[in-house]
Amino acid sequence: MFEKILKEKHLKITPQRLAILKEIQKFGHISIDEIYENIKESNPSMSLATIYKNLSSMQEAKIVDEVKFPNHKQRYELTKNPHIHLVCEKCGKIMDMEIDASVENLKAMCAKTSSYDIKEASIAMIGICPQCQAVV
Amino acid sequence: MFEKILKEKHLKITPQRLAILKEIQKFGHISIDEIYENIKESNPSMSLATIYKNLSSMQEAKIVDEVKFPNHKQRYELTKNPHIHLVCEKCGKIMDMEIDASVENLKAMCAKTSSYDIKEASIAMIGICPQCQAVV
DNA sequence: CTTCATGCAAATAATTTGCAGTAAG
DNA sequence: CTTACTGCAAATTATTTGCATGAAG
Repeated sequence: MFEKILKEKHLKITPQRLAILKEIQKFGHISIDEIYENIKESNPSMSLATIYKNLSSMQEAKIVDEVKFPNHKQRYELTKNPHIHLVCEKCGKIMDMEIDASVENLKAMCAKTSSYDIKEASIAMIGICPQCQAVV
Repeated sequence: MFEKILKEKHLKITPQRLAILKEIQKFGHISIDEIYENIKESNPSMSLATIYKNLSSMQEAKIVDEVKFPNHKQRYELTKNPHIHLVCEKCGKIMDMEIDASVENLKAMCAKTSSYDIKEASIAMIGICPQCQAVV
């Protein structure tokens, strides 16, 4: 329920925000221009500036997150529990994968070796998805 | 020896390329405008367009790599063996850390669970470096 | 010599800002 | 009512391109 989330963060509930969040949810990982193009159909007056402003305020409020890694354009996703991104080099698809103990081990190992106080891990695995492997 | 690397990749050895590579090496992880600003001092005629063009050709040739993760602007580094980035949220410093078996385990686990054919892992640990922890 | 790289200016794309009008609480 | 949000246009910043000249192999 996006209304509830926005209210908790003291952001006003506007049709624009709801539309943006719905779009992000629908695609999982989506770029700014995809949001814009998709929303324009149902909501032709929606302005790009509004999308930019809302993405930054909602990012600040930890409702949405940036997704970026080498060689890919920036996308957005709804904030969720920490997870790994699986990225297909062929079709560009991005999947989420739940984190298990091996990530905690890795964080602990890094913290120990480096003396960094590690808050979070940003992990992407880049490869070929099962569907694209099938296509020869 | 950057000359050797460029030659291997059939890229001409120019003072501009050498300057860019030297700058990246010096800083480890550096943004485009930092490269530009730093080089301008010794080489005032160096143009931004040249930096852009060279970064893409050298990225294509796998001499340099993009470094990006959430909430940080894009940087470049020299291509090296796979490694983890340790990022300090306070001072912005980025350190490299060698990869050990736990990363291989993680990759194997992800591959198995997802059926992706995983080629590489992009991993960043975000936290506070020892120096910034010391500052209260 | 031949090919590729440079630097400049112009073109394009991406993001941010200011502000008047409007909608949400 | 008050505050925050929207949409527009303009401003700023980032990136790309075309082309004439110059340097590298």
